[in-house]
Amino acid sequence: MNLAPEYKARLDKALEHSGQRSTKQREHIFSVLLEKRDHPTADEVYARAKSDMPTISLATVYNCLETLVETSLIRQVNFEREPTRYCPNLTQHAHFYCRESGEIVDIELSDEAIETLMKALPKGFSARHIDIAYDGKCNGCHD
Amino acid sequence: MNLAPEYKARLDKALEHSGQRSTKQREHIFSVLLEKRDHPTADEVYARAKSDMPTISLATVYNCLETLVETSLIRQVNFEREPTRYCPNLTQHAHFYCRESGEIVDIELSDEAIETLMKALPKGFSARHIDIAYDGKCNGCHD
DNA sequence: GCTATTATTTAGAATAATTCTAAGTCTCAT
DNA sequence: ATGAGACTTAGAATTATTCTAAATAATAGC
Repeated sequence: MNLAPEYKARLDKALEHSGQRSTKQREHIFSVLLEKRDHPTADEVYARAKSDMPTISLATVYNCLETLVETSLIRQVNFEREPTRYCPNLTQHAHFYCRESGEIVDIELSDEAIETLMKALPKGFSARHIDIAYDGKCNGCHD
Repeated sequence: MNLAPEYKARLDKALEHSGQRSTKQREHIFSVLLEKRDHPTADEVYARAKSDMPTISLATVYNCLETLVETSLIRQVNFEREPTRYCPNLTQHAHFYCRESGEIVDIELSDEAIETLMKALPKGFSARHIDIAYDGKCNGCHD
């Protein structure tokens, strides 16, 4: 429930930079995401947030998550039509979805890998972002 | 509206292989996707399908699309939380979403690019599929 | 520190894509 | 032809998310 000072500072700075206020709720949602980095859905974040802040509403969870995404403090992760998940890892990475355990694992990507993908683009195309989602079996789920 | 014989044969074979029947509706939905390869949503497929087959229902469009996906005759394409789109291009490719024009363009990927991504996986992970979505500006949308 | 202004939170209603249900229709093997 | 199972259909149901309007909280200026 406690947001480490470095993260609190990062949050405040990012919010101020975009002309938004730092609130108890935003702080708490950010801390929930940092505490257990397992790519929870909004509902899961809501459940976790409520244990320390029982009066928080689901709409607020959605609002806070949206604000955090807009200010680039967290990322959204989508798999097919499943509920959106949230991720505080801001490094260049892809996501691996294990069909067996349902776990989502961050896969760090080298600059070289991104380079290769950028080079695949036809002339005149410029990409702001590449979303990469693997699916298969993770190390814990093999025979 | 007419399904070229080679595609008709491919459809029939794939359906038979999975113990399903070849129907007018499935054939028609497949032909709609092949005719204009612009990654339509289910609603758009429905609108197009109705002009030649006015009695087809939206539920059937969803059912047929699902069947075609299951039998690997088409692919689903998802961007964030937007409606699912459908794509009859079965080659190894990624999708580029232009924020400006809203267009979705297929990006062919070399074996090398896929290789590089596969090598990024930690030991013990095996991927069945990699979904790659770029977003940015396409060639027609640059200054 | 107070107060006004503006942003944020809240509960519940609304939305939209998709799935489900149950009845009717078609297909195909016998 | 007939019956069993597969498919289609319309409309209801579901579900993640967004919207709405009122209540509350944060900040700037005094």
